[in-house]
Amino acid sequence: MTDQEERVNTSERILDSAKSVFSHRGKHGARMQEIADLAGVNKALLFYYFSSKDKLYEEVMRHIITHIFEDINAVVLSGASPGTKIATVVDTYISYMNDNPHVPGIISSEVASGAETIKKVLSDLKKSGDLTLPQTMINMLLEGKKDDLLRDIDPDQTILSIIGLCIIYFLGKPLIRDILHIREEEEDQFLERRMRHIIDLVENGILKR
Amino acid sequence: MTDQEERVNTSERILDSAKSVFSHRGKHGARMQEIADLAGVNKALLFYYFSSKDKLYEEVMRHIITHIFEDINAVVLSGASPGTKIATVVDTYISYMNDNPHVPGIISSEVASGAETIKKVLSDLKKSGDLTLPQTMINMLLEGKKDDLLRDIDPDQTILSIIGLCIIYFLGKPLIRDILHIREEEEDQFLERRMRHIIDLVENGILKR
DNA sequence: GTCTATAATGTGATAGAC
DNA sequence: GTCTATCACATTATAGAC
Repeated sequence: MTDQEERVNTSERILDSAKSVFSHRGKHGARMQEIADLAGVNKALLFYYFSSKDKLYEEVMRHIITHIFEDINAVVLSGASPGTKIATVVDTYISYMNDNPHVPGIISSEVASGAETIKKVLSDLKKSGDLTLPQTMINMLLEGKKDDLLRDIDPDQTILSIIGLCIIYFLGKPLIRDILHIREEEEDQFLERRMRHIIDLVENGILKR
Repeated sequence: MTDQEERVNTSERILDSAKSVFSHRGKHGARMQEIADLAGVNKALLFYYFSSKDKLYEEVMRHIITHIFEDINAVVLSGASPGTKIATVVDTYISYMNDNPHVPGIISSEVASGAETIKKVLSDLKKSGDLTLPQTMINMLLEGKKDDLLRDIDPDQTILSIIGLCIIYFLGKPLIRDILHIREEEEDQFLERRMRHIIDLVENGILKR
């Protein structure tokens, strides 16, 4: 109870638990009781800190998006070449998803049901002035084209493709494991192959040779 | 009430409505009342025909999967060349999703939450002997490699890539429209561009030149 | 800040008339 | 087969003690 190392911020423990539960059960399937249990606190505390289930969900979303944007933007705004940047974006994106296994699920179930919360979060971020990831990525790709390093492809399509190629593995993970008979211990190896394949595909399809 | 053209099979009307509601709200967010309203029938009838919400959901899943498998398998098992087949698979897949806008949502929210129902449906299909889409696709790609028409790429990766490249548009539709400012009337045009981009990417990254 | 107890509501499911 | 009425329960949310 008094041990600061264990106790940390109660609201943060709740937030972490919420990420996990929302991702496994979806927004509607998630139960406040389960989140409370996982955080080791009383259910009433969730309402004390976050007012409502909707607000808690929104806060979880805000955390996730802000974090991803920061990670990817650091790469996009670096001084590397377009080819290197693209490969590093793929690597960063996949590593992030792998380290935060709850993220793909929560994002996709959110997006599948209209993405209203994400839209709200994005609009809030825009108002606050930071972090316009889509635009920085588009700019990067446009510059690469101008410098004749990339094939003449619509940046929008390239971004969509990179996200699609990366996210499908995490999205489909349970099914993929089932269908392709991937064992627990082979998973890292499969992911490594997936990453190389994506980079290869992008280099053959997007970059000039 | 007696008009056969309007009335059709009640259970089918329920199933159609269920597809739509499950896709918009997810399995847990969906309400039996909303499904009944959309189908224009009394809520109790859903239980009369389908016993429970879980069973109804499973039946919806079974319909969707069987349908997709049939469509894609027809292409894969045709006599065309691997290159043509791949392009046609992309075309078929995208057209199907476009004609059945509820499908991407329901599939992805299902998969995001563990895909248990899909696994069950697949296992049932397997038992009944038909339709093993993943295997027929893998076979097609292995043959293409043997005949030296495709680059030396793991078929599993190719399949994942095709699905990822196609599904990301539908999955992210609400967000994409928002971020890229695509108007209602420009949507078909954007989808057309998306399809050409995917086929181009696949031809440059998978086929031998 | 954290807890117990309980209110308020929504929702899956069933019984039974027609 | 289809409807009305209702049960039984789960769940979000709040009141109030400590």
